[in-house]
Amino acid sequence: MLLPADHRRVIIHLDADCFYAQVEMVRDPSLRDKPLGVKQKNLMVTSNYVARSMGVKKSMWIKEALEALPDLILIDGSDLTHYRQCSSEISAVVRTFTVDVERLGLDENFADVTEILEDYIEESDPNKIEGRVYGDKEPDETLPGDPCGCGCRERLIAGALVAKKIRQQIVKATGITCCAGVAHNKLLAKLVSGYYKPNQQTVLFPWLVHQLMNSLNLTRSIPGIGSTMYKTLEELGIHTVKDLQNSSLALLHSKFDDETSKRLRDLSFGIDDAPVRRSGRPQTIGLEDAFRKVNSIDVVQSKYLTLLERLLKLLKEDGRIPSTLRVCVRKFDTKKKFGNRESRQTPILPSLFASGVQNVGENTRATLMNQVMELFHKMVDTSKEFHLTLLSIGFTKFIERASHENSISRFFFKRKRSETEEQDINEEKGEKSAHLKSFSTFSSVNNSKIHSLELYLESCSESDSYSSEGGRNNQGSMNIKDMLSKSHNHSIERKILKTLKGNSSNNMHKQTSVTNNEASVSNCDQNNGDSNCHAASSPLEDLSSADKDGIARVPHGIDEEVFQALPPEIQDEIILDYKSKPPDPKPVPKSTTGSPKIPFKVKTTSATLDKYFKRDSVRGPREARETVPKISSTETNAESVISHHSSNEAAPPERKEDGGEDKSAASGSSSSGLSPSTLQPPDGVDSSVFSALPWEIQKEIVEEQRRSLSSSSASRVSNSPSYSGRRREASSSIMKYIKKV
DNA sequence: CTGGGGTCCT
DNA sequence: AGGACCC
Repeated sequence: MLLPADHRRVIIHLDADCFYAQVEMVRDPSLRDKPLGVKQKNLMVTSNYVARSMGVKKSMWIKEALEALPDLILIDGSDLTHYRQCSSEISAVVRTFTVDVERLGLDENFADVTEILEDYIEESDPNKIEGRVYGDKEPDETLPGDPCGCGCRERLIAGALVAKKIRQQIVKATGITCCAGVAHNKLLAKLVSGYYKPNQQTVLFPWLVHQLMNSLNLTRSIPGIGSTMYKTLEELGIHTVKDLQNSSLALLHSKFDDETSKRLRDLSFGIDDAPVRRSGRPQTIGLEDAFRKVNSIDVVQSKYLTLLERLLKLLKEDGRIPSTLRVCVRKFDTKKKFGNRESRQTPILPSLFASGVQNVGENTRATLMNQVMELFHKMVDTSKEFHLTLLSIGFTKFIERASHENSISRFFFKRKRSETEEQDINEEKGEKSAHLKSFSTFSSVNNSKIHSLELYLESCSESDSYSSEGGRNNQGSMNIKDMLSKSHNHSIERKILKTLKGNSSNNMHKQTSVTNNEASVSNCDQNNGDSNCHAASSPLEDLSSADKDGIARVPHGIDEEVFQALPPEIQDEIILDYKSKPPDPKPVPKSTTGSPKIPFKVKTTSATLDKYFKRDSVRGPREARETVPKISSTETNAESVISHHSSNEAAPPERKEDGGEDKSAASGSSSSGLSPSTLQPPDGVDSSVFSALPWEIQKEIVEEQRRSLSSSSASRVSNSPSYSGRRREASSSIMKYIKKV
């Protein structure tokens, strides 16, 4: 009773090769031919292929890795900033072909290219195929006819061509090589994408699905079957994929609900009608820090403060306003491998971000810190001993339409790094927001106007740093703030610290009394060229905008910061305008019909299977979209498609190493002229806590202390109004979190 | 010797 | 709030 199989779609799964390591190699090309590992704490999360060939696989302990290969170069990958940014660029390139792109982690993308296939079918040779074919022993075996007869053969051949072009564009734009799998559903595309490993692609024809699935062995190797479900299956005596295929639904029913059982069974046969779900902007933005042991409240505060500061930067790049703050801890628990995380969340008063997310004042930060600590105390009784191994904080539940001012302002001020991706791609046609309309105008404007926009932006940001090309640690020139803090003598006033010793309960009163200052503080920051307005250039940026060999993704003469801030469609239009032979950026219209389903009663449920392999569901936060096109060949496509007749020359997989690319190595977070070592913790501040703080925070603490000193003793009047005055009322905000007990 | 993130569902 | 899954 086999129903006719459904091969209507063509799905491409793209998977960047050893992603973190590749990003580091792009950032520093001299690493390319050396064994390289990227680590997070004690774990090596990935290694490049040089290292792998010398026995250093991923997921090794640093210790083991160094034993196996003492010359291994290790880079710390705990800060995901660069990976996140590169990942966004990759997704943006894929979105250039179709908007139906689903991200999975930072290094994977699914693309449903079914609807753009027509253009490539003409272009492709029915007897040749790009890349490898699953099951073939050699690269260019002759293709069989069409055993299926539904047309999937030529569709997949065209899909392989699309995959090739996507991969070429990704290399051109980012320098990152990817593997790709091409198949008629997500499960198969993903399973097959890694079959030939670095920088290759594999297409799976439906008549070999059984061979692929049977080669899988353990059920665990099916994406969507995680450790928990795998164990449950083991208990049922189901070990291999073949076991799963042969198991009765009744048996599965003893442990899983109806839908999960059927899904498991389908998966084991390679059947999967889950749609590619367009990834929107992130639902949560969070940061974690893991460690062996934290048992002091001061270190907890310090770590949360550090996390919060970093998180606010991410929030600023995102531009949306969150309505919920979540705080999470992991308590040491001898043997429980996982799951011992606890979290608490609290609504964020809308007034907190009333002046937007671009310039968050110290009062807002202090309030957030108070809330963080309050939530923390709900989970950890600090009057007793405690042992924590992880802290994290995050913002969730973003307000859908950011305020007008906020939406628009984020496009008009230079920012550090912008998440280019996904913004507004879910925009309803009928209600385009004002800022998008205004940028639609930009998109039709020529490049010189874009360039003048860049100049305009340049003029409103005070450039404060240019590193010499020599050392990564060179800091740029300093701004006035830095000079002030440097020229001051760093003596201490204990009185301040005593004052700050108060607890958090009276915070709200203090808060409301100074809230009005935040706007003026923000303005002041802007006028003075605060680092908020400064964009540090990054190596990645250099790469994509200064690629001398290929066509840069960001057209020459356009500020990449500005470019990245634009909605993807607009980016695409600019590119399209710039190049004469662009890929097709046409959004594919979708019907919004979802098929109603009868709810099931639940025995054991699997949220994950639902998520990764769900059919169109009745409800859901995202709009249900019909991803399966009509199979009738005469698709009436109203919009004409610009064929992508780009030159087919293969993009060079290796970039030229002309040695001059790494000149902007300044880490985005430290743009001051002072070295951290020049700062001493004030009296009463635990020096170990102090030194654990980020440099900016240390600086602020010292500044606060200095301001307090000058206002209470000697020169009350002599303070420059524009600087010393601007934050006077905010003192006492941050200090209380770092005082010594 | 446990990364630093994300998704969605109940 | 937690739990499953993904990378």
